[in-house]
Amino acid sequence: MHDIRAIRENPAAFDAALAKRGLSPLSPKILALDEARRARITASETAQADANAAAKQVGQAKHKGDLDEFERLRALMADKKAEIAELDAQAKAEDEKLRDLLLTIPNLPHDDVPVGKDEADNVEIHRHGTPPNLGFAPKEHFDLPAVQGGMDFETAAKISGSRFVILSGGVARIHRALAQFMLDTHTTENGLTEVNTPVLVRDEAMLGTGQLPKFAEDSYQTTNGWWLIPTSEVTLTNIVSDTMIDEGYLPRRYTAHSLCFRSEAGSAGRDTSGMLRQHQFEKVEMVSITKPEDSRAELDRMTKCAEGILERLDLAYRTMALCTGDMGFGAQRTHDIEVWLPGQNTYREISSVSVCGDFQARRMNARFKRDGAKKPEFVHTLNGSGLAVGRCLIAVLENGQQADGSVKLPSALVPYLGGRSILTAEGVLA
RNA sequence: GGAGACGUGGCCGAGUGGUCGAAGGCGCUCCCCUGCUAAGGGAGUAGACGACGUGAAAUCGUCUCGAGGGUUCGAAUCCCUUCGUCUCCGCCA
Repeated sequence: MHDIRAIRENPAAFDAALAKRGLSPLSPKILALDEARRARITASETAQADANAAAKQVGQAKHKGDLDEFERLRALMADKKAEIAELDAQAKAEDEKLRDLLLTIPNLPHDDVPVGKDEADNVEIHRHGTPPNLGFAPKEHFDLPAVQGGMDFETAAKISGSRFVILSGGVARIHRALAQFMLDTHTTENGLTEVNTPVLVRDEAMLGTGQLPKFAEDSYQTTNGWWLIPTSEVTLTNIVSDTMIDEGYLPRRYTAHSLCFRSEAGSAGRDTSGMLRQHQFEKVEMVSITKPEDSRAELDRMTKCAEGILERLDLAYRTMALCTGDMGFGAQRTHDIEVWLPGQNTYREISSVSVCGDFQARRMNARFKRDGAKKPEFVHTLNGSGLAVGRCLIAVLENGQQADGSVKLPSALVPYLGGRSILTAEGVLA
């Protein structure tokens, strides 16, 4: 949600920022609506002020017994009332029109975001590790002998349809261990607070973080109106919706392990094999609420938290600064972390970390007050995956594959696997 | 699912038709006293929007007592609808 005042003050800058995202200028339309709306408000308030003045006199007139004056004022008030009703109805309609428009406009990119059209223009800002030299032709995760029995797409399809999977045995255990490992790392070493949230939410929550109104088709909705969260960014960020936070309480840093649900509308035919792209998956999410001046540094901190997980798992990755054309709706700047997948012989996204500025805070009315200050300000919000558990499982399996069909597991995971460090070719932890 | 209660400013909490944007308390800000682990005294302290102005402010106006609608000259206060919260019973992981 954009600040109409900011647009009013500098429409050129607003349009220029939108242009970086490949959008045509919107300020003329916005300002026209805004002016119409304000003129209507002024007219309505003037009429209201007249009516209020009359209301004060009417009681006195009746008290004095001045019936002519009483009737004159009553008539005046009736006129004003009708006038106000009409003006208000128009103002309300114009206001909603403006709000609806503002709600569908994406966030403005930070100045330090590379300008570009699509994925090809993203800029690598960091790289860690080197793809393992396996000495044989690597397989994709779902073709690994060690995984065959533990990752069952056919049975899942029978029960639920495509883009679902059933994990079992050692594979299921590794998946669970990954989530535990991530949560423990974030809470004990990165200073995040563990949170467990609902996965069913109301419209307002989805509106607050920006999934609604524009991207309804990407999420699932229950028959009685709840939405299934596409990420716990929705619930974690909305913790501070409609609140006034004391300055000393910032920053707040949350992490949660949750199920995520995505319809993957529009991605038919993409990543159809394996568990890279599912309708239901698990993710450990990070969310930070900060003061405005701290949010940009927080983005780098959060990026490091996500990268740290991969480093401990001995996985090679690179970090990309998304270009203006590739960023998500609510982001001012986004870092995608891509992990090396030997089976695909490429880097694939495993985390996306974004700073949203006050974009979401405006939508959900999340504010804070500085010590001694009179006016509240909107907080800044950030979110990032830390990490996508299913994709991390893929990475661990593919990177650890060995010539004999077994998978060597990262040492950081061993304590979470009862001391076992190998998934044998038969799919057993050993 | 059945029965009932409640929804007020950053927080708690008064307030059942007008003089209430709203007592009191807490918290916070400033000042005084004291003097230094504490306490006492005084003053101030809601938000949104609009106008003016534009570095912030000040000023004026409108709206807001969960939301929407109604009654009334006039509503936080009465009526209706709706959303939310809580309690008890039932059911249940």
